[in-house]
Amino acid sequence: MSSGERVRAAAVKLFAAKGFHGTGIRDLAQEAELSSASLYHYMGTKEDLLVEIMATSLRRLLDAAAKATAGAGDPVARLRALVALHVLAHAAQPAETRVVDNEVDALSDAARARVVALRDEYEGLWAQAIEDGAAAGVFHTVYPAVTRLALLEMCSGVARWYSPRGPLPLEGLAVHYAELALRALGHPGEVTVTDLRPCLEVVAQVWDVPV
Amino acid sequence: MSSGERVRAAAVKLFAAKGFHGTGIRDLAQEAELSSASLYHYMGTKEDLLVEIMATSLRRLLDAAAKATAGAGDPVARLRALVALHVLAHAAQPAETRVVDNEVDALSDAARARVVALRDEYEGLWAQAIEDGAAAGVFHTVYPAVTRLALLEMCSGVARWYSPRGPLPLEGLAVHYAELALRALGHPGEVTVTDLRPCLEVVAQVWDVPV
DNA sequence: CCGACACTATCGATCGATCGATCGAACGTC
DNA sequence: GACGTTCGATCGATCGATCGATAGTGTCGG
Repeated sequence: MSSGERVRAAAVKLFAAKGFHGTGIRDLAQEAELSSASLYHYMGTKEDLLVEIMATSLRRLLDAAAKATAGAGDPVARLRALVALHVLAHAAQPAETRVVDNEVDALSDAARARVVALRDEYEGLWAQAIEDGAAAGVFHTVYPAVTRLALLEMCSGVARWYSPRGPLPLEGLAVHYAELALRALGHPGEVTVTDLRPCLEVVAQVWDVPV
Repeated sequence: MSSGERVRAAAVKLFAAKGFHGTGIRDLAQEAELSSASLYHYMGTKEDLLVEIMATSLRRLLDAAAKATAGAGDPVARLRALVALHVLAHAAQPAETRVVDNEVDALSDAARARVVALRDEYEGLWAQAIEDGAAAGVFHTVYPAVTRLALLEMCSGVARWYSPRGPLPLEGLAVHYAELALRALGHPGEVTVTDLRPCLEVVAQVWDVPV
């Protein structure tokens, strides 16, 4: 791993564990095995480093979501894929996703606008799937926007508690959350047999992790 | 409002908005309209102030939950009350609940142990209701513990987005979330007519807010 | 093949600013 | 004059960031 990669990895780890403001330049330097001065050969300001982490992470999630739902016209299959992908990403990369989800307030106005725009674009995929499902009569929810936010928070929460050392493997987690989401959306089908393997492959490829 | 109350209110507001580490003693002093020296007549260290906020907030939620579920043997009614109470507390007191939910990492080991113990006691109420419902055959979930965490995260997320200026009033929000939760738990009843008004009253009384 | 120069990577030392916290003094009220 | 409040001044520590210096690495003209 190059020094530049070590700096990024150190930032993801420490920002997730102690927060942006709780992490000092010297903490970063120690974790990356560099002097605090050398850090600045691989980053701009500390905030630039945070923005880079958030933006690339969100961009990656967005691309993965587009890939996982490509060619799926069925809103149910699309939402299942979105839920599975979101949950897998948060369970497999908890540090990175926690930084993205928790440190938005630490950004300056300009940087926050960039990051929020990416997040809104991503949430738009969820909104479209829910809207299409409601129009097709496969979802039944009085407040689709509220339900979308509720489901997103539910899925993001995975990063706060999931441990790969627990009894539930990643695939079981994704299947369970997909079922929770479809139930909450009032989807009548008792068991949906849509294969989530394409989703797992996208995760394995995009995040370079075994699933 | 006394100076002591102003200090606490300032801390809740700023800790929620900028995080514990992102809030300086001088920020606190300015918000509370005191000098930074005077602050220390009403608090111990900055961390003591955070611990006091978290512990009393959790204690209040715990007491309210006990009161709202008192005398309800039916697990469905109990879970509905727990969901409604949790959502209402997070929607009505977003700053305080955000501090409780997001700043646990900022605590020292000893203080964190105290806070986590309170949180575990509270989550135990949820676990018991879900377990009882599963045993009674009114809930159907393969992984009750995972479902419990998913629902808790879903409900806590309300503090991150709900605005009282939106179209959805507090009561509608609580009813909607209760339905989402019961659906996710595989509760067969289409419409549950349990009255949530006792819950609203507990919220109004415990947090001294109109609902 | 060599010396000169450019470029990248790294560091110790240190900058001014801000951090959390404390001091002694002054204030008002009873 | 005792007590509860408040404050300006200031403490040592740490903050994010920069400086000039020092190696190492490659490139190119002769």
